[in-house]
Amino acid sequence: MINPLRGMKDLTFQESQRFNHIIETATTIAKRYGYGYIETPILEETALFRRSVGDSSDIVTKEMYQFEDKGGNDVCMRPEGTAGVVRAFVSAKLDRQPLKQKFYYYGSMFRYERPQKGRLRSFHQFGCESFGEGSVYEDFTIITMIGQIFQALGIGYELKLNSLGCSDCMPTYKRDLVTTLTTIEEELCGDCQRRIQSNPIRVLDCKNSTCQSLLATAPKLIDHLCESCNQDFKTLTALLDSADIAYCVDTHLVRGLDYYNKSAFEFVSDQIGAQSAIAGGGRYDKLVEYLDGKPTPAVGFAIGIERIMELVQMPEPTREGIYLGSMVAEGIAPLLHLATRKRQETKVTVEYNPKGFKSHMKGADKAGARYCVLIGEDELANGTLWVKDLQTKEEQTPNREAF
RNA sequence: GUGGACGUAGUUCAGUUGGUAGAGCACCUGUUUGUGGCACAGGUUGUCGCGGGUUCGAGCCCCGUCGUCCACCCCA
Repeated sequence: MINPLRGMKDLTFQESQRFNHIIETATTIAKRYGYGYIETPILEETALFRRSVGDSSDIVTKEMYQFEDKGGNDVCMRPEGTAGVVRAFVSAKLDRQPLKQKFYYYGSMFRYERPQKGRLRSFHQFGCESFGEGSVYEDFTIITMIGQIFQALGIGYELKLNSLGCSDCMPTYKRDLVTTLTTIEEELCGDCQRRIQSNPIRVLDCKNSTCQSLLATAPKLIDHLCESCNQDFKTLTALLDSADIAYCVDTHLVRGLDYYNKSAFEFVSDQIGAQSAIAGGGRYDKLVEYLDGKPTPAVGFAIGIERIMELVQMPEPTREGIYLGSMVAEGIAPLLHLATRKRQETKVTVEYNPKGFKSHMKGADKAGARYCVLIGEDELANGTLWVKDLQTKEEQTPNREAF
C-alpha cells in the first residue's frame, strides 16, 4: 500500500467539507472587498523566494522543496503565496498601470519541516494581496476583512499588532539595536548571536526566555519610528479602537519573512496548540521593487487553513435532494432516466440494486436525501412513483412524467 | 535538525508475569414480505506498521526501520 508522504494529508468527507466551507466563506468576503481570483504556479524559480522571503530566513535556508528540473533550472515548490503573486503582478506589467489591483488566492504551500499539530509539509493558505494603495486605511480595511472572515467562520482570535518602520527609520533603529545587542552578545543564545549579523530584528521574537529578559531594556522599534510611520501607526490603532476591534501591540512581533515594513499583524488562537498563528500579514511596500517592478506599495495577509480547520463551526447539515430506488429489478431502468432529468435541478442518489422497502428508507436516510422516491410492483404496473418527504413525512404517488 | 509518546478490525481502543486475537462504534441481515432515525437479536471484519533477534513459544522482551502524534525550532 502506498501512503501519502510524511506531513502530507488527504482530505475527505467532513474534512474536505470544512475546507470548502472555509474557502467559500473567505472568497465571498474577499470579493466584497474588491478582490479578484489569481492563480499562480506552485513551482517557481528558487531565486524568487531568495529575493522575496529572504536569504537569511529559515524558510529559504532549510525548509524549501528545492530541486533542479530536467532543463537544469533551479526551482522550488512555493513555501508561501505572496512571492508568486507579486511575481505575477510584475510579469503582467501591472505595476505600470496606475490602477489599484487586489488579488485573492488559495492553494497548497510546501515546507520541509518536522510535522506537528497545525504544521504540515503540504499545507494550504488563503491569502489576499492589495497593490497600489499606500494609505494606512488599506491596512485597517484588510485587518477588518480578516476579522469578518473569522467572525463568519465562528472563530475566536486575538490580534497582535506592530510597526516595522520603513526604509527611513528602520536602518537607524537596526544600528541602535545591533549596538545594544553587541554589548550583551555573550549572554544571548547561539541563534541570536548569529542573528545579530544576519537578521538582528529576528532577535526580538526569540522564544528563549533569557534572551527575552535581556531584551527588556533594548530599544523598541515602536519608539523609533519616523514621523510618517508613527502617524500611520497611530491612525491605524485609532481606527481599530473606533471600530471596536480589540488588539494588543506586541513590540516583539516580527514577521518571519523579510519583505514586510510598517504595519505587521498576526491573528492568534489559544485553542490549537503551539502553532498558534492562524493568520499573518502586513505591509510590504518594497517587494515589488525587489522583484524588478516599479515602486508599488502593497499590503497582504495569509490564513493557515489547516490551523483553523478544527476551529470552524459548520452550519447545520440540511436534507437535500432525492433518493431513487426500486424493489423490483425492472424498476431500475426507468429510475436512471428520471435521475438524469432531476439532476438538472438537484442532487440525486440512485440505488442500483433492488432492495426491500425498509432498506431503501434507511438508504435514503443515510444519503441525507430530502425525498425518498421508490418503485414497487404497484408503481411499475401503473406508471407512478411513491414519493415521501422525509422531513415533513408527507407522501404522494404522482405519475412518473409529472414528478 | 533535537527530544518524548505511540503504532492491534473500517474506526476508537483493550489485551495481565511471554502461552493460538477482544470490546464499543460502524457495516450487513433479521425481528417488521410497503414506512427511515430508536430498540433487540444475529453476522462479517486482522500480514498485531515493516524487518531482524531472543525464546519450545512474541501483540507483549531486544535491535533496526518506516510512520503518526506532541513539544523544541520555525511559522500561516
